[in-house]
Amino acid sequence: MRSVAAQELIRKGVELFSGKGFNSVSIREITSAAGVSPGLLIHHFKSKEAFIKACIDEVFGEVLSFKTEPNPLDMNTQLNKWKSNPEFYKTPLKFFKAVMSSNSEYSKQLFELILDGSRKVLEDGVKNGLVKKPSDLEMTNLVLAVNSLGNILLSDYIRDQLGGEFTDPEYAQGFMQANLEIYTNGVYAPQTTGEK
Amino acid sequence: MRSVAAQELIRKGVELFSGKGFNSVSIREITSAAGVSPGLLIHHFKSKEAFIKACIDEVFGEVLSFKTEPNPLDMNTQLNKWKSNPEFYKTPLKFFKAVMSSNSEYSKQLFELILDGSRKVLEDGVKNGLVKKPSDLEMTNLVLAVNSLGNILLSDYIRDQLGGEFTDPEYAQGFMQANLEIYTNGVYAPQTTGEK
DNA sequence: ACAATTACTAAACGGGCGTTTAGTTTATTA
DNA sequence: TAATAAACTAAACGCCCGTTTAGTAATTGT
Repeated sequence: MRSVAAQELIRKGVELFSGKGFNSVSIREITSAAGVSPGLLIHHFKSKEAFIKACIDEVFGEVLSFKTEPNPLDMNTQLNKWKSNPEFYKTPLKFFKAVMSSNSEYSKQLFELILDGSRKVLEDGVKNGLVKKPSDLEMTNLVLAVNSLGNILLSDYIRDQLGGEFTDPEYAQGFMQANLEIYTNGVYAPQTTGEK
Repeated sequence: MRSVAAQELIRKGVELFSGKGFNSVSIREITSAAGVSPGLLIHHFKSKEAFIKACIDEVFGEVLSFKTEPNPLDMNTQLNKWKSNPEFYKTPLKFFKAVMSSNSEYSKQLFELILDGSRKVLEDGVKNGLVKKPSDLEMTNLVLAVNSLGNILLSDYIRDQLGGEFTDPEYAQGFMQANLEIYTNGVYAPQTTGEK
């Protein structure tokens, strides 16, 4: 059973890590935000690294939906979810970004999880006839997963371009639309000439 | 005119920054790799931050081609370039990643540059008839640029999946092919039903 | 050639870091 | 309620960081 202070530490840790990444947030920063001493964090979690792991466990236990979230084929579903509760996705999304940028063992596991979730959606899509059967499903899955993860990792740049958070449907709609258009029609015009 | 030692410092700096990012490489690490004292780096470049800027200037002066490089529509051109000299692109590509992950003023400028380059290619493509006219060119450009940048930022994960560097055509071919297929045909099957 | 500038080093400074230690307060349990 | 354990703090430790200082070697200009 985790003490109240320990829970608060994790809460603050996730919040601060989400903003600046793991390396740029010190133990002292977290503990003073939580109103406790640095030693207490070590007392509860042994080390900073173990504390980070505890934060990751906490978040990905809470929002398990993340495993399928970033799939581009889910974009409309995603949009509706954001519409219903845009606040909810902000911090986890940034925390996710922090994890994927950290090059830890966790980020690799997380990437595998995303590939699995993405693959499932893709396979279902093919069965349902909503998705064209790709000539190489695994590679196509990889490309799609990487593309949608890219959206998250580059969300700061996207926000600058859109003029507002891309988790906010008001600003994201055009972006989503363009994405959908590409995934529906492609970008290359039908070839009238051969390879050369 | 830059001294030999100063040039070597930049060379080593770019190399080390490319591997671990700006924050994780210390001045002492760079100077001892170059066989000089820490003070010398400060003497030549005033501060670490200014040194980082000098490294960025150096790289993006050298490989100016980067401005258009990451566009997905250029993938075949890219593939051919890598074929002819795969080594050349490895360090700059990783350095580029380091810059884009650094959230500095430079990374924003760089993103704008990429958007500009990407837009040009896209517009030319539309004129040439190689690319479908998108309903919102600016948004489509943003999506395409983000997708291809995602490939770079996530290159470590992609490499794990491919079993080898994705700058190496032997391993990258399947990935490129899947990308091409998506951009040519889309992933969604032609709709036989309406919106609902 | 000699003066002035530049290249460079060794050592130390101050500060922040993660962590340890030693001790105190608070809660649990028997 | 006394004994034991858990929660918690204040202070300090050792380390690495970017940077400064003070001085020496090498280069340049006249």
